[in-house]
Amino acid sequence: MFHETLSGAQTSATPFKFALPHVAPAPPPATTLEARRSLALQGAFRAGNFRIRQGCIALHQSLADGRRQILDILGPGRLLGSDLMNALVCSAEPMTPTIIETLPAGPATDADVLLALRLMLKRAQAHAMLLGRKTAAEKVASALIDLAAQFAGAKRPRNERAITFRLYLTRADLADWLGLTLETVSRTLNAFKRGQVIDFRHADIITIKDTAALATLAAGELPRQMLAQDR
Amino acid sequence: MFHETLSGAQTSATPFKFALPHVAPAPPPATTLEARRSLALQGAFRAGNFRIRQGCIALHQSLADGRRQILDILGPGRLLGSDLMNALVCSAEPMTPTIIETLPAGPATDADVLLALRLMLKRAQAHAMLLGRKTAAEKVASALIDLAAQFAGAKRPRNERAITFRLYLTRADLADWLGLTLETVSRTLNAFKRGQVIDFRHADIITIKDTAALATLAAGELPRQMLAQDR
DNA sequence: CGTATATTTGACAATGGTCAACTTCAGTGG
DNA sequence: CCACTGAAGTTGACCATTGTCAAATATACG
Repeated sequence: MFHETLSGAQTSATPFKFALPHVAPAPPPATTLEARRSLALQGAFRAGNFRIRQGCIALHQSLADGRRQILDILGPGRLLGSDLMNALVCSAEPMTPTIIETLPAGPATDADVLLALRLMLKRAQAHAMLLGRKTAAEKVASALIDLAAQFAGAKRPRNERAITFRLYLTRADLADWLGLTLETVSRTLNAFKRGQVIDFRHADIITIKDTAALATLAAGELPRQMLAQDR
Repeated sequence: MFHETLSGAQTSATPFKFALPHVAPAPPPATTLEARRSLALQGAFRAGNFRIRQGCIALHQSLADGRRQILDILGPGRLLGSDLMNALVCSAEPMTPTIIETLPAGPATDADVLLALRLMLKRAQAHAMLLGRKTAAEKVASALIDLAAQFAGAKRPRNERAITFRLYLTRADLADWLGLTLETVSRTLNAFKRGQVIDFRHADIITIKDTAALATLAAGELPRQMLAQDR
């Protein structure tokens, strides 16, 4: 999940690099999505493909009795849209006001969509590993690392060891992502805080004070045999 | 475009030939994979795309300490190969001698691969729901339904209510797929047996006696709200 | 047969869930 | 400026589902 969250081609820093269409690029129309208004993917995103410019979107599924599972958390640079989601049975919910830009139809976008699809699958598989085989502490540590990679962005000062990021998810959201209860998430977060691994004054501004310790907690990294390559 | 197969990544007895047909596609050559010999996906399947004709393949990942998670179980008709797995960090293991056929390069295969990619993602998301939010009994019931759909095939007599299929997975494999222990899987399976929902005389030949009851146990199906909707 | 592996079953423990009370904080209106 | 309200978060006590450990039994294979 946390190994290269944004694979090569798409980083939030360079969102426009690949738009070299044959015609003059119209300025990509940006839309702001309202926070916490869930969008059924079959509907809203039928219309095309989009890239998140700013904000945070959760993909989730629910069972008939209300149990909910968040499938992925998407930050700046990630794609969503019809070509990506057509087959899926889930909803997308912006966790904060979120700006998305429409991608033009064309081969460049098709290639990006294919990459995004592969990234989704790779993350889904890391998520399965997390859900099926990690302990609560490992889950929370893994989640923090993933979120830091997606949301700390360029704000990270070069000389600082600590990484701070805005946590767009509530404790309940984290629980639904990690297959836990919100109480367990809260307890684990506060245990990390007491252990000086992270810090937070407000519930939604998280500082990772000890990256190495957090990585150790996330533990159970894949054996090096597998880490060698990508692509 | 294709990267060279990394030497060492695969074991010696891999029965693949890597010759790419530049011209007329020969009739799809079929290969039989040896059971229980795990294939690193970075190696063996870099060479092309394949369709499972007969047998069963598990995709799995392992953590450094040995904890294992099976990500998907692939039966006849499912695809695997370079275009599908390139980005993934996992291994493929035939659970039984498995026959795969090579797919010719071309637009038809590209389309099939895209479909297969979407199917993988859809299944990964259903799997996340299962791992994160279902109980042991629900997990096992869901697994049996999935396996019956993939492996009971045409063998199901039209007039029979019961569905019988070969279970290529051991109890430990099921546990690694469902995020449980083998003991819990065994207990749950035997509870279903005592409850007349399933039956088995040999551990690997499963008969579903009461499909409706099993579906109820798998429970927590997606709410109909999601099954048909727009806008 | 005899050995190795898979499966079943039991007793017990622990991780994480449930229930409940309390705190904090942001927003609202007197 | 300050109660009042509701939502989110924290924390404790208790408990259940599932995991752990161990032993017995079944099954497959030379």
